[in-house]
Amino acid sequence: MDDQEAAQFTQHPMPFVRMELALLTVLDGRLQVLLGRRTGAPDAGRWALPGGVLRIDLDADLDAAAQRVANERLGISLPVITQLCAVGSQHRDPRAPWALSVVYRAMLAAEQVSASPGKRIDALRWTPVDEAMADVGLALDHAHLIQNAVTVTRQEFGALRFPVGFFPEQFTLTDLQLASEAVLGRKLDKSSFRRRLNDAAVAVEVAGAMRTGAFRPAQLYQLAPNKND
Amino acid sequence: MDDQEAAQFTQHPMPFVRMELALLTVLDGRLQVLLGRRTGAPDAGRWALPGGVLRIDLDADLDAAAQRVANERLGISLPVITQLCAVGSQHRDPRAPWALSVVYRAMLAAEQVSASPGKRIDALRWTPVDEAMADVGLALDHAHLIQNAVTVTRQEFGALRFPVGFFPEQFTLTDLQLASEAVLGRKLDKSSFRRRLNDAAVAVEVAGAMRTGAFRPAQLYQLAPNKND
DNA sequence: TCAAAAGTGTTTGGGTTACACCCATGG
DNA sequence: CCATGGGTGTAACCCAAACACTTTTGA
Repeated sequence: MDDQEAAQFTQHPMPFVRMELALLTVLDGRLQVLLGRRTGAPDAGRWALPGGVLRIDLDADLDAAAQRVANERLGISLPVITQLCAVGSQHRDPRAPWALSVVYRAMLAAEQVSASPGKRIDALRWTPVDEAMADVGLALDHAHLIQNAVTVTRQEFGALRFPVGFFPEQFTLTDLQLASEAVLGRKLDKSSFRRRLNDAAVAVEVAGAMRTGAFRPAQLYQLAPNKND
Repeated sequence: MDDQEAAQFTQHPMPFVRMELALLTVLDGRLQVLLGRRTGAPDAGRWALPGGVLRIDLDADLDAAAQRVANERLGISLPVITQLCAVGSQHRDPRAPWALSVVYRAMLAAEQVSASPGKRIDALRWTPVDEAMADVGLALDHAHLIQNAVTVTRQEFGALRFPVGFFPEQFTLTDLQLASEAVLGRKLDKSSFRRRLNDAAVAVEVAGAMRTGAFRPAQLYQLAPNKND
């Protein structure tokens, strides 16, 4: 083993490493982000993205760490997670001289988050992303992280790459369109939208499955597997 | 301060945090990546991306850490750096039970890297990216990281977002096109390429500055400032 | 006079938007 | 019957690719 690097590892302190979760959903026709109110320092009482400490004794890798944090804080497991970025600097977090956060994004149905908060969070709420990003009261640099998550998500929906796990097992094409409109923040043309869906083959219809309602029943679809780039 | 989190910070060990650099250039008409041969463990004698340990006593933030590593290892300062991702898991690096790497990409002119390697590297070489990505002998998961860097870089050049600092102060439009062709790996149509350049206003001509050569002199250009999205 | 540099022009096609329609269906 | 679901058709537009061509210029 390289003695000098080994020495560095043992001699030099490592940063305080945390995971932060930007969890998005569509609620009331708007793109919203999950915020929790912190009970402890730093920024006690302020709203922030849910997060937790990386535990090298518990987490096999970064993805697993994000999942564990979601479980401990919110009692849920996330369908598909996407790493957004890592941010780190000195004085970022008063708990440590140097703090590094790895930020993940996931989209999920609002119902999956129970109202009962977990450890170190006394309240949870969905907040429309435009309000959250304008909120100067957000802890740390979380407003920028939300901005990042929103941008990525808009690009995905715009390219018809829908995050698996956000939509229920079966859904109608109108569901897809309404969600896309909420995420993108603008109306879409039904005809064009469906043509694009068809060309990209993102959804396959479930034979015979219909959603009945007040009017004509709607064909149910599933997401086609792996339209990877 | 939150006692439980403070306890976690002091009680739980933190991962071994490193910075890795994916440095790209265009050489011999091909996109190439800088690899160094390791002198120490792990993977002594194998080629890998240059990197170094994050030093919380020296680095103000992640960007500064990447710059310091470039300076110590290669004796250069990088013009523009882009964070690609963070990777981390247990058993990733034999020097520590849990290793986390933050990966940065930069593009620079090949001449900026002197042949004389720095600490813990006994040789440096530019390697065409397609060969590097196919090389199973690369240390750790560096082949995947290179793949990631190449993808991002191709997208940038394809969208005419040229990394500042890669091109010299002044350049010709043919320079731009040749570099783009090398990065993208395919020929481009001069007429279309220049129309796009013009529409996007990415380059402004330097009045009166010409590159003289064997034939008709070529107009020199500079990158237009900040075509940010 | 040669060949690179620069510029002009047209055609073609893909992809998307916008808009106007059509029919089907269950309550 | 009516509002929703599902679909057709089409003109317009933007963007980029492809191709052909002319002019300029220094050695």
